[in-house]
Amino acid sequence: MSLNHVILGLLNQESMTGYEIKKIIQNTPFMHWSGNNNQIYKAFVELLDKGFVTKEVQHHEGSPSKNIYTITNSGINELKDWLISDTEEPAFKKQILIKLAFACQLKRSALEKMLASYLDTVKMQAILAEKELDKCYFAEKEPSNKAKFLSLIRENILSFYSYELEWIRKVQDYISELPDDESISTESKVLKENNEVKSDMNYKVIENQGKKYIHFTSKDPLIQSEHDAYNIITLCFENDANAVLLEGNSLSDDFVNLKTGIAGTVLQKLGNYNVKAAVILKDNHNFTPRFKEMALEHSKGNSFRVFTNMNEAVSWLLA
Amino acid sequence: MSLNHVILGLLNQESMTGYEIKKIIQNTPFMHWSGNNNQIYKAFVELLDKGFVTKEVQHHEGSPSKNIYTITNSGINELKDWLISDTEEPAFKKQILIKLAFACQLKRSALEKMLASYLDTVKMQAILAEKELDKCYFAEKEPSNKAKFLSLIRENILSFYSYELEWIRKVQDYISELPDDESISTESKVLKENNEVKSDMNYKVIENQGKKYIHFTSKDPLIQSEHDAYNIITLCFENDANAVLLEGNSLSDDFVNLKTGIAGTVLQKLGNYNVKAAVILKDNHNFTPRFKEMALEHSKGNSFRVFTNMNEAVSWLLA
DNA sequence: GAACCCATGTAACTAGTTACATGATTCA
DNA sequence: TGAATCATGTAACTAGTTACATGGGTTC
Repeated sequence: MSLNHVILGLLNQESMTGYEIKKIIQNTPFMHWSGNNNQIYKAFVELLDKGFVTKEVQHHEGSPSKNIYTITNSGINELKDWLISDTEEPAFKKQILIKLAFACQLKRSALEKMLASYLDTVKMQAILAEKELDKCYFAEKEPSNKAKFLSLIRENILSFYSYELEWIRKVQDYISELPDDESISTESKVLKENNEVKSDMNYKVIENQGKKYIHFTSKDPLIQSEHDAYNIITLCFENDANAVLLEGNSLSDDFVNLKTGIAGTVLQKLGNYNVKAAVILKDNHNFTPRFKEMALEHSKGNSFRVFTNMNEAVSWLLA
Repeated sequence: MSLNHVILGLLNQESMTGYEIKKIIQNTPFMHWSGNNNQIYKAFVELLDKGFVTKEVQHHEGSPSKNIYTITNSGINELKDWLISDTEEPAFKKQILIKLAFACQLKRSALEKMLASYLDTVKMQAILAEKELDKCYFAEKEPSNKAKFLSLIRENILSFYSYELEWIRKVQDYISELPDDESISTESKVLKENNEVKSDMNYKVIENQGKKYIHFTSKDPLIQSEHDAYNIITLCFENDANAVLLEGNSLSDDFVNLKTGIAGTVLQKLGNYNVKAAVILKDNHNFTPRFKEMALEHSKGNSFRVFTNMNEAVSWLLA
């Protein structure tokens, strides 16, 4: 487990608390640990035990005393030994490849759905990774050796995703040439259209009190499928916003109809990516009681809420 | 954990024993499990419990009764549900990126060594993956949908490695332009030369009784560094051989001198990649007693042995 | 007062690995 | 005789995750 050495590497740059280390690991996309407490605090026990770090307890008048860890000379040696030791082989985990190996079982339409949704996920992952890299601990403003190394790392990671995207499109091309299965052939065409970035998504990016939100003004039904959730999230990421304002009539009938399950999935996706959504309901709108129930249910959380008043909605979004 | 679903996927193609499943998982490079018994036999307990598979015990007169597992209808449904469910995001683990982030700590020569050895490892991994893909369970001879899917999978995997190799060379180029550190500047030049494929490695591929071995005939000292081990292993892979015959004078002084540690590392590398090595010692050769001791030590294993007689060496290699 | 960040820590769990035990068969 | 492959299984372990507990400070 190289986590211990990563901690030494970070401490070698400056002394830190466990919490800071944890945050760095969580926000660095090439460190493949979740950065959970258990592992990190356990690691410190071991590092102290072996004499690679020392701990200085800083009591504050309040009370949550900080433990500031500092690397020792023997820790620095250990770090250097690790750095020059054999490097682990690169490895990947791609469930999609396993699924594809079994994919002859599936109908063409199912395959198309699978690929389309995978494409969405990877796109978003790529955007997220890029953002994280830009603001991660190792990012440097001024050009230097360190900055150059980070840019090499960045190139490696972004290529991983961009190759995956390219490959997905290749697979999609192949699948689209397969003979139709028994399902209605138009279904797949709809999917293909959906797959293109919606150019008719009317929206405005609004900045208010230093915070941004995206106001969707389209008169056409906006959220028709899971894919639209990805479109919205991607737009948010691209515009550095994490909140959206939807008008009641933007929601498609399928969305409002709970049986399709779209509402649930979409709200979950938005929540996953930490995007707040406010819906403005004009009084004349009458949704089904079950939808209203669900809206109320979600209102308990902090990521989706229904409003009748625009100002309320905006101030909640910016909160 | 999708291992259970992978097992269902395999059983959906044909009924099998646990051992067969295990072998398939171990030999399929895009299945990222080690394929250890514990996990697989535990998985069957769960699959039986949930009614996704049935077990037929085949008693043989001898005794090691086989358990042949067959997928049930409910298992097929479970498999299909999994196939159309959201696909996990692709993920990678690259220790090299973490090390590089801390790399400003290192001297240029150390960085060069690190990259050169990583390049070797990845090269070999790529060759191995390609071989495994060719002979894996999913490989089909005749063109078909299944074959096309496998070729898409293959493309994805091989690109992963070939991009990594390309990237390593880019990093090496950058590092080579860094100012020299205090270490002797010629050292790095030696490394660069080593890095090129040795064109003066004289060898013959000899096939005997359907088995192949590679006979190194070079009069120049052959094994000077760890890197040469990789060269030898790569040659073996490329020629589908897993045994090499070395002449005593092929071994460099550094190799024979145990203090450098090269002999140990090289023999370990050869063993790791399952390459048998026989050394022919002419009587007039006098190695240090310590080398002879180590040779004897290794002779207990089945991957390295010293001979004085050519015929003995060859018959051991082919055994 | 609710929710969220800082900061430390633990308990319980899942996933995955190595190594061992057994026994028969086959091949040199 | 010894080693390799087939075949099943278990024990002990490492790595890593989620979820919880505590408690202060800040912000709406």
